[in-house]
Amino acid sequence: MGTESDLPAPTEWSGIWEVLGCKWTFHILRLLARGDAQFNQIKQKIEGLPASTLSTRLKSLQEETVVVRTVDESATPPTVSYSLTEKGDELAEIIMQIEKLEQRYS
Amino acid sequence: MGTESDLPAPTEWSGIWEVLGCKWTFHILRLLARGDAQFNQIKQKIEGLPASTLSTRLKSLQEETVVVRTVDESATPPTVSYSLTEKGDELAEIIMQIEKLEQRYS
DNA sequence: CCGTATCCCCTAGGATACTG
DNA sequence: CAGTATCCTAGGGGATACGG
Repeated sequence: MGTESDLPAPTEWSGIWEVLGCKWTFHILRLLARGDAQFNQIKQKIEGLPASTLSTRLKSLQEETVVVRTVDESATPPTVSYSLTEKGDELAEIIMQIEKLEQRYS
Repeated sequence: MGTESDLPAPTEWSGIWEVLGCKWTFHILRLLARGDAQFNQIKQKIEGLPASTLSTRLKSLQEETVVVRTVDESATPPTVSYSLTEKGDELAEIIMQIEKLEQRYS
């Protein structure tokens, strides 16, 4: 059928998917999509999410440039907050589509 | 900010995400999006994918009504093939958006 | 308050072998 | 061809404790 050979290099099990597949990522992204938040804010709002997991997840998301960590030095004490990048915003919107898809078919 | 309380019931770590997060799911969906395929077709086209994994993955995808298994009895011998449902089609398209997103930002 | 280090367990999934 | 059964191990992630 001619379409056989051009399966375009499967993007591997690429970075973003690796994180997306992890537990809690989805929830974290949903939360951040509603505005920036601090570490413990996130932790408290997502029941069952251990700090250690949040920590590693946030790190992965930063590596994928989906999330940025911002320190506000002007505050006393300085505050740390996390928010979505532009890429992260777009990703969150796509993810919401999947959620809606599920609802539509349930 | 008033938006705090209405985080709409996180959809749990819901079914479709559980499968999407699994290794190989993404590749399988991509492949099926190009038309239906038989078990060994899929297996052969996706390098490294073990039959056992494909088996379980296909089962999960059917449970999520993303994939249908069809037996063509009229053929000799009867052939089995897998294809995307309508829901599966839509899902595949959403997934492609993520792929494009990555490419755009890489 | 904002995290990281550590330990330990459990399961996803790879290899292999086998059946209808 | 179309799968399933079994076994094994690597690592994800939960609990807990600790550091800046």
